[in-house]
Amino acid sequence: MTAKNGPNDPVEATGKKNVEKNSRYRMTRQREMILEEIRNAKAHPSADEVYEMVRKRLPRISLGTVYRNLEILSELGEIQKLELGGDIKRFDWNPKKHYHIRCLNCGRVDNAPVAPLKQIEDELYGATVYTIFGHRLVFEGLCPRCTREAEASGKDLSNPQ
Amino acid sequence: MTAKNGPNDPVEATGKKNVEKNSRYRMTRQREMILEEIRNAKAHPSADEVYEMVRKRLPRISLGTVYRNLEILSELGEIQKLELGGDIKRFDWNPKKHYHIRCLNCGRVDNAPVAPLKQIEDELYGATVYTIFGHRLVFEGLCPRCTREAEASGKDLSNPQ
DNA sequence: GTACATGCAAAGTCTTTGCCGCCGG
DNA sequence: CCGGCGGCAAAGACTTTGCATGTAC
Repeated sequence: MTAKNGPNDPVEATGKKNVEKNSRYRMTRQREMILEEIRNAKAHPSADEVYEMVRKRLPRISLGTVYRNLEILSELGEIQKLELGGDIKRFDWNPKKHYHIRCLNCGRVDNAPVAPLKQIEDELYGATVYTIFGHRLVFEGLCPRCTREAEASGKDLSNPQ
Repeated sequence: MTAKNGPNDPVEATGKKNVEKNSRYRMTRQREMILEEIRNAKAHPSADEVYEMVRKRLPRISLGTVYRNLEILSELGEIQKLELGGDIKRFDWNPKKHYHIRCLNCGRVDNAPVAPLKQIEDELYGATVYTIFGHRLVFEGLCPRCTREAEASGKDLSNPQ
């Protein structure tokens, strides 16, 4: 067992629709449905949630196909793969960089309406030996539902320090 | 399969050594060695890396014990559990909040010498339905070693968009 | 002495992959 | 036509857990 962490997929965000036109990829029914369902989703679904959504329209689709297509669609820049901590990856119909907020209790993810930190990476110039590509800002807290539950149960899930 | 994301452990950073004194936990030899190895580590080791380090001194320790103790030690506020994306958790001898930088190629993690964003969470007041506990800022790039390799191989791992 | 802890192995969760027949362009 | 695709199931990577025994206090 060695530390393993494949590179995140460098995403080429062309902004164009139908990137597939210029690629070696085909637009299959499965791929199309997956993309459609993600774009219709209000939330940031996990692979399994996408699977469940698409399954209602294509009952015979397999989870493997969903994973493969989510990977491909994020390579194509049609969607964005999110690795925000927690155990699962989530997917965002919006391939543009933006910040997120994650519920520490249920894992729900929403967008964080915070302006991009444009200068923040400058602070690292000369202060790090890394080549910087970007940054990710994730807020952590409780979603409204879990906030209500926490209040009801009297449990304190707050995070001192 | 349901979206599952246990809460991050609210870390009580007392700064005191020997928090164990006041807790129900015992200081076993395994626990002690694990803590010691993490504190001596220059990097931010994964559970498996901690296992390998400790194994040199306690050859019969099991990986399960390492996982259990890393969990407990971070509950105690002696160390910090990091979930920075990628597939694995890493551990930081420093339980205080600070920012990190992660190599997209090999998964290595180092501290990011960037001043804490004190006001950033204020931007979310009234703009989100979440109860905010904190935030995490992770820079992404290539560590020096992987930078060198990328340059040597001519591969472009940069991240457009 | 009594909980809590360990070692070991099995199980769990999420994700990836090999194989082979199928189908989009 | 043919090379990418999908379905299926098995394998993989990382982490957690059940159980019987051991040990810190």
